Amino acid sequence: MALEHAILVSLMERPGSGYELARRFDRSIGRFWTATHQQIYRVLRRMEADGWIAVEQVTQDGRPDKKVYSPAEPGRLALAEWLREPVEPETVRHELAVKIRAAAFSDPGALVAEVERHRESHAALLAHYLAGERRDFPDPSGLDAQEQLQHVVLRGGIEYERMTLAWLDDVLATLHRLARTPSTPQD
Amino acid sequence: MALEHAILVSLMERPGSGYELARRFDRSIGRFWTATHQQIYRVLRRMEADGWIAVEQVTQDGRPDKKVYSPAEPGRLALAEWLREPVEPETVRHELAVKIRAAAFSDPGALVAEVERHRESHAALLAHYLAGERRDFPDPSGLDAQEQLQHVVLRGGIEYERMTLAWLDDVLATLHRLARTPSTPQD
DNA sequence: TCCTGCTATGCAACGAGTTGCATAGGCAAT
DNA sequence: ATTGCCTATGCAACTCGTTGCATAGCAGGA
Repeated sequence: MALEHAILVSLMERPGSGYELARRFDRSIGRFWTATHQQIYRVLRRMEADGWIAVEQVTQDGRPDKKVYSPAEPGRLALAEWLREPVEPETVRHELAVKIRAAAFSDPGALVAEVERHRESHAALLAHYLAGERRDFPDPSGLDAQEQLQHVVLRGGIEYERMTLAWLDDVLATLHRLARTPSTPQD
Repeated sequence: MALEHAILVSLMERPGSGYELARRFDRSIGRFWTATHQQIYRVLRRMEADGWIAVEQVTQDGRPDKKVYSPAEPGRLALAEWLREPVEPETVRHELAVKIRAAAFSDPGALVAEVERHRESHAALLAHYLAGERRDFPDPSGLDAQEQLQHVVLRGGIEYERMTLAWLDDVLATLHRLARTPSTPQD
């Protein structure tokens, strides 16, 4: 399990409340680690009970009070220790790939619209990443360690989206080819 | 949930037992949809209860008997219906990316060995994919619909591994750069 | 001979993750 | 005035997924 660690990293980058963490997980971090607010609140309570993080009740006016969490020493140690452990194998769940293989037993043309929708959202995400890169890393020299590491993760996201776009074009070409020559209609 | 559907696709491509499915999920299908034998057995029982698949008890000698499952008509219908539904957003869990950002708060050099290990396993997987492509799709013309779709999914895997390898090299270069100039030691 | 490993299926318990709902004040628009 | 959205936290119930263990016959090697 590594949701604890993902939360810790986020809190190391900047302390925040459960609600704020949930929004971060919807945005930047959520691109490579998803979590709902329910999970986050539950794990925060456990982490606090374990002494990994410290809470500060912050009263606000005009909006509900919040609990701002920040990493405590045991949490930093746990993070450093986790870093030294081997990365667990990724559990991949690529639904679109399953559907593409499934299309062989149905109408391949029925997938075209879905793949195009997918393509658009990946194109939008790529544009979002590139805008973020221009905004946050305009000058790649003169970055500190934290920024350089954030940048290399962002570059991974960018390359992933580029590769995915090219592949989705390949998928669309294949589907169109099959739609033109419906060689083996279903029994 | 789509494990049912992933299993259905696999059974459409070829009927098989729970054990055989588990091995397929460890190999080809498991590259984009993981599942343990426990999950598979449980889901198979549910699918049979729902009438999606049919069972045939096969007695063997020299080895335990097995139950061979094959798709039934309601299963085919469910698959066709599922194909028409929009793909759910992927839940990404990219532990290595979290660790790379975490390295900012510890020793970036400690990650080098881990990233190299990762790199090797991706290189091995790429080689495996390429060998599979040469073996199964030596002549890309003259493939039927099912083979063309399997091929385009395989090409996706190949491109993913190539992109990942290039990115991991980028990560390694970044880590080495940081190790040479440990600019901001931790407070 | 014993130990390991493969085929084949399954139970039980646990932990992770999702979904629906509840509360509650403030703000903006209709 | 009411409706709906945002901030902020949380409970309860459920499903999904993992881990450890059990059974049981056969094959192969130390």
